[in-house]
Amino acid sequence: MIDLKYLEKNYEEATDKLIKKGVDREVLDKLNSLFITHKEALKSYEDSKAQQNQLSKQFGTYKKEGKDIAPLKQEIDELKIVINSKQEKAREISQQVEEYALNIPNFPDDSVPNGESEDDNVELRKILNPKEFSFKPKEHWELSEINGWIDFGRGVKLAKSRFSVLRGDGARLERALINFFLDENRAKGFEEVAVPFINNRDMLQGTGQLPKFEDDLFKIEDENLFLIPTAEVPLTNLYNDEILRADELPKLLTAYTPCFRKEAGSAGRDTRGMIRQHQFSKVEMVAIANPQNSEEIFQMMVSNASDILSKLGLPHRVVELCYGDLGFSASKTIDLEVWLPGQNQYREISSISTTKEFQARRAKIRFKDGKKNSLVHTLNGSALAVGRTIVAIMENYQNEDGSVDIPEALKKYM
RNA sequence: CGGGAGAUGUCAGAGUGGUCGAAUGUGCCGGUCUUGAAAACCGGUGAGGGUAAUACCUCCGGGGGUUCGAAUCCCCCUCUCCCGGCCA
Repeated sequence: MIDLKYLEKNYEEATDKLIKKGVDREVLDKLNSLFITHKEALKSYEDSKAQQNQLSKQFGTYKKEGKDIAPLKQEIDELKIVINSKQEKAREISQQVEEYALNIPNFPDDSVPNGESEDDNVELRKILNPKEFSFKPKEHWELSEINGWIDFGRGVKLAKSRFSVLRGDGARLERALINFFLDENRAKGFEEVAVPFINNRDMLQGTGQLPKFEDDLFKIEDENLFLIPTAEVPLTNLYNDEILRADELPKLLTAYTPCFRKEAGSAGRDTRGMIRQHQFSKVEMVAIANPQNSEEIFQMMVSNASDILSKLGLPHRVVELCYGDLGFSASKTIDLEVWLPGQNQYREISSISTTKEFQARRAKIRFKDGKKNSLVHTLNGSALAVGRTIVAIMENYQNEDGSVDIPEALKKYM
């Protein structure tokens, strides 16, 4: 959630940023005026309430002293009518404030480049050169028809479209990658965590998937539970509503989980192959950080993911997202895009974001900052998306006969 | 899923209608003492809002109710523990 006091005090600056991120000015006007109205309504309610508390105390004293309490009671009774209506009004406005506020995206960082879409993202650097093939490289789904690693048809039979089955060396490769990624992350200081793949509504709200993106989530019927769309949710919310000591920061966490996404709105995109599935494996990094050094940690997370790709010998590029392409919770995001020779293009394989205080405010994650309690910064990033890494390995390590070599770094894992 | 008990500050644990945001112990921070440490003693120490700082408001699992007044009484929900059933 954005800081509403900041919005109020720096209204022009704040709205400029959010409008560039696609928020309507009217919505912000409305939110800001609701916020101010709420403060006034609350103050008015609290003043009356203070008066009532005072009179109630008197009531006790009067009774003890045997004085006549009838007039006092009448006074309180009348006051209570006023209080009740004031309270209801304040509560009503407060709910509206919340409703609006929870649907406002994060402020982009000042360093984020301008631009409206994916096309305006800025390439920072390329790492490793794409290999020259002496034949026309195939796409991964063509290769899987030859080597049998991915069974798309039976995935659809078991569940529905956008589900698939890994078999034989394909399944072993997935397992090897998960272990490789977790080991790499652990070597960088991340604690390995195994988490529930189902989280409740409060947690999804804490990281920003709810209330706005409920349509993108698989919900458990008759329960207040959802399949997680990313391990960012359980890992970040591990510290939901907690106050950490400054000396335990940063918390560096990593977990393997399957991720479940409805992919509502992406009909027709990447329908063929394993690029966009309802269920996919991912190893995630999360950092709960002191704002003082969260930028450093952000860069560390980017290099970690990039290093892993390099160790696998996968050519990739580092791209900074522009205003328009930033996700809801992100203040700044860097994507890693891996080269897919079959598709002849770079495709996203990792996305590293800092949300600054945005998630911390929603999830109430604080730390003892000297005398006072301050919000932490939360960061998350994939290291890496497993399904897409399998695709990348298949396409980059393919031979003319459709067989696929295993990268050197993975040999000890399979 | 059935039967019973419970949910209070870091933790443990008092508090059953009024001055209780809450005894006591413990933990933590600071001080005295000490060459240093321990022990002992003294002081401080929950969260959110509000304010220049105070006042002030809210919070004793969550929601609603009774009452002038609720941690305390009533209702609903959630969760935890014990017993039984089912089960990896």
